[in-house]
Amino acid sequence: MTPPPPESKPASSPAPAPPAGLRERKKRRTRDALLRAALELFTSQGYEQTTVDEIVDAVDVSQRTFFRYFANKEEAVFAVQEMVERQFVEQLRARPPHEPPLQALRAAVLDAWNTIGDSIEQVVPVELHMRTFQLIESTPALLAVQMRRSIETEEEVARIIAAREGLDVDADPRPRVAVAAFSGVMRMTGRLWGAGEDLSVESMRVVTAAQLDELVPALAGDWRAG
Amino acid sequence: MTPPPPESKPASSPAPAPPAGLRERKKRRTRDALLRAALELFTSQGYEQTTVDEIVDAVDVSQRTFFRYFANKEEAVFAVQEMVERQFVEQLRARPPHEPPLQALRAAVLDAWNTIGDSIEQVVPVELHMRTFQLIESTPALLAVQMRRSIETEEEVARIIAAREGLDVDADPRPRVAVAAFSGVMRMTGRLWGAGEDLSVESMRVVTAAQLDELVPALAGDWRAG
DNA sequence: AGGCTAATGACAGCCGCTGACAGTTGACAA
DNA sequence: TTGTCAACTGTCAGCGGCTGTCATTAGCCT
Repeated sequence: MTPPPPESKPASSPAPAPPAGLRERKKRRTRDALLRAALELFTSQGYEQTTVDEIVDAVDVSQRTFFRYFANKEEAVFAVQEMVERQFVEQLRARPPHEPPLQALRAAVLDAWNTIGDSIEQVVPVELHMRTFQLIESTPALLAVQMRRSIETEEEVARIIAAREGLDVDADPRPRVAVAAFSGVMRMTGRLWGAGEDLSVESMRVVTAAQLDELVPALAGDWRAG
Repeated sequence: MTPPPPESKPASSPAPAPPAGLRERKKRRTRDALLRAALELFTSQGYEQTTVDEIVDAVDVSQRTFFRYFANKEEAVFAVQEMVERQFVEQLRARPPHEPPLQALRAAVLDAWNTIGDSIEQVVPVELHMRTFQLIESTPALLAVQMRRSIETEEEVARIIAAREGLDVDADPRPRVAVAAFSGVMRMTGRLWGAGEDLSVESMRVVTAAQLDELVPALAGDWRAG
């Protein structure tokens, strides 16, 4: 639907390789500095309370430069998030094709959470990313964007699932429905985790697994029968 | 989590009763006029392409007045949407308590779509509301807000379901999980409907019913076994 | 009629964001 | 090395969403 312009992102690997030229390296440094400064300010004093001017002052570039790296204030918040999502999609594509849909989805998320740590650290401290995640959950404007992003991923995931099963997404409703239900639980899980105490990655994995285990039972006709 | 301030909304009935004094009636008229003008402009020339100044010029009030009735530009878009959501929640509360959770949810949505027509018409033409729905689905910024609103409703609905079953939402994960899965499918359904041709209310009901019927089958372990 | 108060208008100003233009600095070839 | 080109950046001006403030208007009540 809305693919990013080809030159704006590497679009290949979750952790972009270190670029060759001096110019490219300089760009990366500026971008990373802006990113870190932004996330640090956002998480410490709030998203809306932080002006773009504060961010650029911390990095000592012009406001215009900020908007050349990030289309808007929000985009800075979700730069890392996007890496994680791509990681998930890749993991899903790598699942053995004989797995049932739900099992593949579940395994892909949990695997993704296992391996992203390293990729993230190359850009910002993982702990900062976790605080950012919490910031998103507690800031309505950011939560809204998060939701929209997640439904954009949904369509892509639905197509992957359909392909695995040899189905047409437009002919058979099950791929989209399954992914929609799965995504609903994922979003709810993020909310629960963000509201909780333990902000570790392991905690995230535990909560995720626990909620997913309840998906099928929760849809059973009569809960009291079980 | 974030209840609106008591005086900002009637918060009682989906279709607020006609107020007594001349002052109140005048306020209602101004608000409705702003609402209609806004939706009309939004749906005809796009949300971002419409400035608040254009809206207030059409109604001949000051810009400041617009922002006294609506906290921001978005809120005008979702004023009617909110009526519909409240209607759904009320329908759900009215379901017989012996119904299984999913069945109650399904019946509540379909009933809501049956009865809202009249309530809406008191404020704006139903056809305009339907176009607005489509506008939301095709405008990223609005879709984002829509998503956030829907997860705010989710928690309330989960508590209703839990109460029906005599459960504690924090102790038993199934209410939240079931509602999350259900909501995921609902959102996806709205997206499908908005992308389709038939913008009628009946079409909405048909699509909704069809997608919900697929929820349980879609989560079955092996689709090929069926 | 006249005082009280809610609703409105007018104005100034902040902040996010964009277009245009000019200056600077790496890249690359002669 | 040097000159040219293209990319990156800073500066400035300006729009649109949104808010605070204060004076003005207009329904309400005695």
